[in-house]
Amino acid sequence: MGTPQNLDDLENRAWLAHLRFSVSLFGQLHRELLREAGLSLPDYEVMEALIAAPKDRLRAYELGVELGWEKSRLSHHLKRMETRGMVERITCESDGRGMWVTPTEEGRSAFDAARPVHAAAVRRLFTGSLTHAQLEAISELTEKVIANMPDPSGLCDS
Amino acid sequence: MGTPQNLDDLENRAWLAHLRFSVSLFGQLHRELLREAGLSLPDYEVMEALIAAPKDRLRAYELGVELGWEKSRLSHHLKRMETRGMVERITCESDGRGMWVTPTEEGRSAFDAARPVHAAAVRRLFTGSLTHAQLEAISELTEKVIANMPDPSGLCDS
DNA sequence: GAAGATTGACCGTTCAATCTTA
DNA sequence: TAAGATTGAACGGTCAATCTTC
Repeated sequence: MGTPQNLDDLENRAWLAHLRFSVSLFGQLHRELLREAGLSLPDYEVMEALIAAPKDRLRAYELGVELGWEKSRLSHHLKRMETRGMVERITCESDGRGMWVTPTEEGRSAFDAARPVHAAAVRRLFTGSLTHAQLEAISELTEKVIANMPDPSGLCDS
Repeated sequence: MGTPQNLDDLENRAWLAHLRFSVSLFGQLHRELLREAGLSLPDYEVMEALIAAPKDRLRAYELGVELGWEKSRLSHHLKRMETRGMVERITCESDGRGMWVTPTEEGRSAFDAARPVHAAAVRRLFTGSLTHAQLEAISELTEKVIANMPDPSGLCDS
């Protein structure tokens, strides 16, 4: 496993592959979504979480936990999305501190347009290159790594 | 492989695992490097490429190709790093348009401090969770995906 | 015209401080 | 005091336009 100071060749190979892959994947996906549907990648993640929720709405802090985002990041982002007419923030009656977040009709339309673009891009840039068995293998390994990560600090669920 | 419109469960699982993993990994690594050595993750990548180069220097466009960065991103970042005394930009004699980039003594010290932090974090957050065989497997699969990616546009090598 | 590089405007993200309500 | 959320400053990154030199 190399010295404490340096990664060995195999560790470095895995790290570099992950780095290069992620930069390309997220970058291209972001650009395509923006060009084809007017949603950025962060916008898409927000809309996806909202649409998947029981009544198409979530408390802001629930959304933060769901996405693994910091409070301030979420707040800034929701403000921008509200300005662009993609989501609404509604004061919560049962908890005076809270906010409900829900998509507008315009936001829903943008998400409907973005969904096939997203699926096609993920498939073209990632999953389409691997067989069923290989997809299962890479999912298992990645999930194993995630399970061993220490809990991050500074996030909504900490 | 699901419909053209939607990712199937297995594709979605692989995509989500990659997304969650990357966000955690890059986020934590960035914070640790900054806290322990005063270098951001992008700073670290720049220094690593420079130190690995023949005479500890690269032409700006070579650095861009190496990192897969856009020209403007590179230019902005080098300006910030120069302001903080981490690198120097030196006019190129043989090509009046060109710039050499090289680390300062202070930059080299910061990188020396950052290197063990980087190695420890990558190992703790990623490679340390996998066996030798698993690391090889995930590297191979990731490299396969990268090889199948269409060439990105807007980068330094395009 | 193309290559190497820079700039300014704008969006995205983090950090620390703050505000309000529970 | 803690939880939910917001704010402003500063840094990071993208896009389109620009400038100089080849």
